[in-house]
Amino acid sequence: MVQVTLSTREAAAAKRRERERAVADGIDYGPLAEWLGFNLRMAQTASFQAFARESEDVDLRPGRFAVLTLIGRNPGISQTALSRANCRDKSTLTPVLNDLTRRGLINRTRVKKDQRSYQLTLTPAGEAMLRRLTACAERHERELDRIVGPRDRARFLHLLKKLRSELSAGVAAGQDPTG
Amino acid sequence: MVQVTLSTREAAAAKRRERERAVADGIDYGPLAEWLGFNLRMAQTASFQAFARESEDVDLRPGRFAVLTLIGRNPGISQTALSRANCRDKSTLTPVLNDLTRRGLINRTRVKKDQRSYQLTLTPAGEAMLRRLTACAERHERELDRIVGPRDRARFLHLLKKLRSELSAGVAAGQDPTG
DNA sequence: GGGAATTAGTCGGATATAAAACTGTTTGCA
DNA sequence: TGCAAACAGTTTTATATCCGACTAATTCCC
Repeated sequence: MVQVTLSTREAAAAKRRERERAVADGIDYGPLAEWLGFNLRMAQTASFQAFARESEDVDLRPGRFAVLTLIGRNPGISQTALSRANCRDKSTLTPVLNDLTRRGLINRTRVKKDQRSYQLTLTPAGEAMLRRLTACAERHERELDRIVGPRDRARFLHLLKKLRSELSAGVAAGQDPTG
Repeated sequence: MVQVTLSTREAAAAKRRERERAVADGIDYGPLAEWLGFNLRMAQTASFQAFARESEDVDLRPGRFAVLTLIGRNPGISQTALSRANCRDKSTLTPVLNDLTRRGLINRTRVKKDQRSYQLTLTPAGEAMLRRLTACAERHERELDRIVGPRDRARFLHLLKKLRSELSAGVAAGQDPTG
């Protein structure tokens, strides 16, 4: 009952034990087991966590990675265009870009022609950070490729893209309440 | 500049217009375009949003759906087992179950043998809610099936499950920082 | 039998996200 | 040309989520 705070290592070990039994327990998933939507969520969660582990010693949250890549590939992009490309609400981007600016990874410059919008570019430090994260992502992708296998990869990727494009087609599309 | 609050309808229309241009804009996705992890995230986001639209007139957030299904299929399940089955941290479940209890959709009964844990079951109202949400999910799944196509469905589902199981295999697995 | 370790659930602090409302700028059209 | 509509970005408010720490109950083992 007394429970002095566990050391970080002990706590991590306890958490690991708890989670290793995860899929065990003989749970009946019912229709969820055969539904694409549920399994898509599970796969995505697992993939994101694996990437987080892959990049845990880089000093930037993995969620920032797509943002940096998109800015790097599209220098001068506006915040709104970036939010659309990344499928996140533009209001979500404000604190993210504030943080990246504060860390000196990106520049936000006002556009002469249109004083409403910013042009986003990477700083040299941002480029360096992007290279480090890209290396992590490549390791992660090799792992995903290994699991999916070369024979099915192209088809699998095609179906993921098709889901994205056909599901958003012409519909309002509120953003992900993360469930 | 004056900008009196827009009507809900006008605001929704503006948001729709903004998002319909989403994938347009000629964005260069660079390596993201070919990476499974990024496309998995995009597809999952799109699927979740489509389900949210499908169930928008049901008075329950779509994220609650898996929880209800798992309780319905596994009456007497504990919170911890439920959190593992749903791939969410157990602390995430506390407010969710408080809410479901308050709405009279589930029962939490203390276990005689182990006074630490609860047994979760659906109430009749919970069963009814689950049936309504299941109907939405079935419509959503038919849409996903249409996009994926009958020829590839089994393979696609298999790969999603394989990703989940092999990525979590034996690893600590922190939960989704939602990025 | 009793203390140490483990487990079930909750709580507090932090981050990610979305929607709606807002400010300031630009555009379209009458 | 001038005003209404549209647009870019920010702020506010709310929810979902994780992690680490916590309380209380149980189990392990000497």
